[in-house]
Amino acid sequence: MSSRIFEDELTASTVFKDMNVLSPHYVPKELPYRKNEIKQVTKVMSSVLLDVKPLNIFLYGKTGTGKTSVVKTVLRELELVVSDPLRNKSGMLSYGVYMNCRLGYNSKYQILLKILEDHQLNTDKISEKPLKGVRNNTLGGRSPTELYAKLQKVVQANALHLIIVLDEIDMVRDLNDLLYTLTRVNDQIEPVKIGERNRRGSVSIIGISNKHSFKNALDPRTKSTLLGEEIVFKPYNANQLKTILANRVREGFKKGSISASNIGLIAAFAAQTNGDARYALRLLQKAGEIAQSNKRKRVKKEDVQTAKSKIEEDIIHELITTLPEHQQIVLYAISDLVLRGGQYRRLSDLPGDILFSGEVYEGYEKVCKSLSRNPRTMRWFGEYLKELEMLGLVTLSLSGSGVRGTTTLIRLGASAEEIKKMVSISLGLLFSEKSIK
DNA sequence: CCTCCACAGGAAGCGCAGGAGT
DNA sequence: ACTCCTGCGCTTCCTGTGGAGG
Repeated sequence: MSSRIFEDELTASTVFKDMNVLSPHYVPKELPYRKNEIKQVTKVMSSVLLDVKPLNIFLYGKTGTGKTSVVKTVLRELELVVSDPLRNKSGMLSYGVYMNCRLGYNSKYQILLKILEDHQLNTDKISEKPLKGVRNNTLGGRSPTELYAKLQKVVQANALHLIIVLDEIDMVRDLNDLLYTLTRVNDQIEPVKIGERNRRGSVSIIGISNKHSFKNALDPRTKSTLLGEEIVFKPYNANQLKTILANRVREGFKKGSISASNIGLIAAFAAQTNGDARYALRLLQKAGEIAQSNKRKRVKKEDVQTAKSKIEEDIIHELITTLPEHQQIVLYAISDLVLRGGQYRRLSDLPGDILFSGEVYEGYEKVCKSLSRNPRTMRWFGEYLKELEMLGLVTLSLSGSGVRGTTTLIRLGASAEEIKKMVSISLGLLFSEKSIK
């Protein structure tokens, strides 16, 4: 092997120009079809320039509808304005901290720490000096009360307008506590004299969630102190997705490597799955990769189709391997029973792939036994089934007439062979087929 | 019609782990 | 380092539901 493997790799790209553009974290300069949302957020945030605390904002919408990108765009713009002495004549100071609560920032403590640490790294963009009260000592091993006091001090001493973006806010465990704490900072901040004027800092929250229901979990006391703007993001339709994709193709693909009709096909596929732009981009990238691995310069229609099934497989695979063990066992039992057509079919006119919860539970118990695990009770088994349904791995329906009592009928959401194979690998099944009777 | 069956699913409680307060 | 607190995963117990079968 020569030492040119890296060079070879770089020149090997037949379709891509810039892969970064296709990453889900990339925020393009222009966000098509989100002008209104950007405007709404900007309007609220602009009060920073008048030295007034912005209202809290909550953004809802399914995944891949542009919530995070909109917030990042506005914050980026705000930062530009604030750091430019010509546009920010009175020298207001604001700073946005972004964090995704699912990635480790899921408790009050972690979030406070992140806010302060983020700050420590940053300096006052106007005077190029560190912010007051930041660099006194390190933050490790502090109690939450200390962190809180420090946060309050930093915000107050610099008359700072702090904007905290909590993405996937529903993942925070002690959310009530956190929100209460953060909003309370505002009541305790005293004005400070900067220049010839009295100024007062503030803390605002931008919450992002894909569950509209998460608000119900808040206790009414925090809810009332929180009230602010609420913006709902609608899914993109196929046409809008097409434009979004076309923009990315222009930046990320080599010229002429994918046709408009294939972009349209990807958009149509993505529109079927909730209008998720992230999914659309993933499809686009995968289709490009397939074309590239076949050493072709153009993406073909079949590439898009194989990309789609590959991604669906990937999604199911990831879903299954991250499932708790007992849910995997339940899935195994279901797929196994489907393949052998049920244990004791009590109804002849039902399709063979429909199972009763009773027989599945028995199958589940057997698999547990052969894996030497303690089976969960039936009560909990029912909850497992519901979770599997949420993930789209099974579909459930209640039995109607023809069946004794009220039972759940279970059907697999994908091919039984495939699911059984994936679960077996994931569980590391060592027992032989015969050992389960 | 009554009873039994085959479950669903609510309520309460239990043990554990990890985080917070001291 | 220590206890206390809280959330979570789970079990136990129980009531409800609606067709099957005598």
